[in-house]
Amino acid sequence: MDIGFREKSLSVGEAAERVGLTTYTLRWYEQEGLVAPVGRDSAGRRRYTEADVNWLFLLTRLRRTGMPVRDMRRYAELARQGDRTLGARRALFEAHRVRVLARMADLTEDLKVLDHKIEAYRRAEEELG
Amino acid sequence: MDIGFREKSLSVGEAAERVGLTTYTLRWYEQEGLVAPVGRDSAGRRRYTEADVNWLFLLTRLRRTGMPVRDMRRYAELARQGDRTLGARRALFEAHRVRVLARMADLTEDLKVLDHKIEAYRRAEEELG
DNA sequence: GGTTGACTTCGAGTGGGCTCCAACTGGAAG
DNA sequence: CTTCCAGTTGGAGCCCACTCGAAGTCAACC
Repeated sequence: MDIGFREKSLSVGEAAERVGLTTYTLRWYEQEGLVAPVGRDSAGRRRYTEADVNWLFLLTRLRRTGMPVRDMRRYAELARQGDRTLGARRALFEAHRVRVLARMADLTEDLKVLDHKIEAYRRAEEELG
Repeated sequence: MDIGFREKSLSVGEAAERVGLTTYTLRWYEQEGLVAPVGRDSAGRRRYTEADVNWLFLLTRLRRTGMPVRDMRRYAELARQGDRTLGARRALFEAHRVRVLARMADLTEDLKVLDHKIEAYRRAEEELG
């Protein structure tokens, strides 16, 4: 798993910085199977390749859309099984896409409530001088 | 605090049903100060008025937009202090509104990533027969 | 060659938001 | 009158997603 000095790769700290997670979280994600075991240098320190960083980036987007870690793990497991799981992975994303759209619809509705409230407060403030 | 039998009011179970929370959560919200102490009947059981239910409904919208319980409590405290906090409450909502808009923008971006992924999987599946 | 600082592992701790249990009470139906 | 059910309380427990502490290793710099 030693990936050699000529590959341009990042330490855990650099990778964390790059994807906007902490080093704690990066190690935890690996431990939880959200990330395949990362390559190490001769001293046993993690070296993140560009592919690793891209994968992490994708995870942050999934996470931000509210996908539970459990599902991200499932997705990672599928990805590790290669091309034969392409359909399953697409299905997983399509299902998630529907949930994200539903959440956006909810937010749109909730925003209306918020706006009505703000307007009501504005009117009330006006009335009380 | 006994609100009398002629008011049309709901038990904790009915109120929970109505607003889509559990009875546990309703009592917990009250305990946490998200809801002012609810009226009781002669047997000490909570009776939720329409105003209580409306308030709870608003809380569920705030919650669904990701407002932390801490902020909802702050809002509830302001509301209990009457008209002189109207401005503060409006400010709180306006600040929250900005966060909701930001979240929606994030979701829109993340949805693009998701769609690109789905498209990439579709193409890959096609290529592999 | 000593200090610094980023890394390593393992396991424990935290914060948020509920969720549930045990023991009890009181009103209503049969 | 008994059984049932929905309530009551206080406190414990749970799940999630990190977050951190302790103890140790190693490479780089002065």
